[in-house]
Amino acid sequence: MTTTEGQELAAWARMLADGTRATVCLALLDGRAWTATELAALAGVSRPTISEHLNLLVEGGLLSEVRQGRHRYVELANPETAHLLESLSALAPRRTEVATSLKSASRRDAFARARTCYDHLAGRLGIAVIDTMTERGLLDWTDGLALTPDGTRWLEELGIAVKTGRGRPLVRSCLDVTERRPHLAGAVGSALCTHAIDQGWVRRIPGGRALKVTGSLTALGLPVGVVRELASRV
Amino acid sequence: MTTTEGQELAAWARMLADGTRATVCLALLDGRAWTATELAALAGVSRPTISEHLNLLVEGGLLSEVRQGRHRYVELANPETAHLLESLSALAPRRTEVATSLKSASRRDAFARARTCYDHLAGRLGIAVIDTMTERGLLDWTDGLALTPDGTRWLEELGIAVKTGRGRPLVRSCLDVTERRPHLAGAVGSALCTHAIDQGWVRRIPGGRALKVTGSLTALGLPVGVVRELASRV
DNA sequence: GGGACGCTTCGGCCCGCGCCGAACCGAGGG
DNA sequence: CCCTCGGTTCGGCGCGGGCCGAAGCGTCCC
Repeated sequence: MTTTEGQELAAWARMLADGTRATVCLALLDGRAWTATELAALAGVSRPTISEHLNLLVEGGLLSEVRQGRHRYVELANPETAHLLESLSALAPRRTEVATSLKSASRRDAFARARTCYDHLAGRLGIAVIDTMTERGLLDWTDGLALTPDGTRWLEELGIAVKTGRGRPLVRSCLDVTERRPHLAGAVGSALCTHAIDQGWVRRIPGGRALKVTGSLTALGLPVGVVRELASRV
Repeated sequence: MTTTEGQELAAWARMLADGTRATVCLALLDGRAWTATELAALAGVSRPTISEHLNLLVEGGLLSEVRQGRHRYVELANPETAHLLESLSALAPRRTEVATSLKSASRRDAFARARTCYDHLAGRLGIAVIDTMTERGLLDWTDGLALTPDGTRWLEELGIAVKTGRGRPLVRSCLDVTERRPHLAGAVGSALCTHAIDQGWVRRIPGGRALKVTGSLTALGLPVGVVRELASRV
């Protein structure tokens, strides 16, 4: 019966069908774990309310949680979910943004320039990374996306340890929402992003997923001109 | 403000957050246009009810409609929506199907064997098509998926006219839900499917998206053994 | 023109659920 | 041990929305 399948899909969609829960999920797209109170403040609801929403999302398998002392940390359950959310937020009717303030314009600019997409790099920065790696023969597109032996060596030289999870692909292409071109995801994409943040090559801009690019990002081997453009002030 | 973005996502999800509407959308994944009354019967609700649901879905941009005389035909608005729905239905919590009847088991088998995915071929049949075309040099994966000159010639020889729409890619890979591997979508995938049905190489099995494969499918150039397996009775 | 038919509009019912404040619980910290 | 603080449970409120039957409207066909 096709109707039960419909009920399942509806049950899943219902998790996102509330403004508060959708806001929470989008915030979690930054790939970090948030506490309940942080999310309550972000979404503008009381703590009891957010608590029940989180129960629902965890129960439904969208989020996973870690309890530490008196804190409850939640994050997206898995990369597949993150990927789907990213696609959804791209397709959801992006109303024509008129009457935009200067502040929101510069925020959007920073977002398009460099940001995280769940746990990897995106925006023009993400595109620059995947293009440079392809040109240098570190990635191979012949039969789907693959990391070449040169690519493995390159990661070792940079001292980047790649955590390969159960069944997670080493490299994966992920459609960039602003660039409409694929950027690098998967275990390598995640490791690169973590490394870049740890080394201070990029810094998170508080309040969103946007990143600030610093000049030392050239350590990744990106063309100097590109890094300069990405790091320039608005 | 990230909250408005959340509201938009929620508004979108709300369209699918009802069992009746979700059932309708999944039925429409067969790529055909349905009338309001057909959908009312399928979903098990009254005609007034389905009418309002369709208004909502059309208004929301998920469905498009064509009025013909006293009939109202609706179909999925575009291939992107179909693709997203396919991904969603794959990720939505597929409860472990225990205690399954013989009838539902054979239905699932037919579904996995050969079916439509929106407007193209899927299941083991879809995989056989994309594999065969790749082996014969009709498709090229070097830089994303592309149709080779040989591929164009092959389509002409078969007498298959490909309708290239505004901005629709000629070929596109689409992840197969049962096979977990990409099959062929895009304008060519659509044309192939239409042609195969028109020629009677495959037939729709009423009540779902599953297809019945006939021996004459060898006209597509698939290995005889594969066609025999796909066409064999259960 | 008249009847059949596909669809829509209207009114009304009722359930689900998102929200909050108040109270409660348990982990830390001095 | 008591206070603070993050989180949860409970009771209750109000609204949104999914459903139907009855009635209405336009199209098609005889």
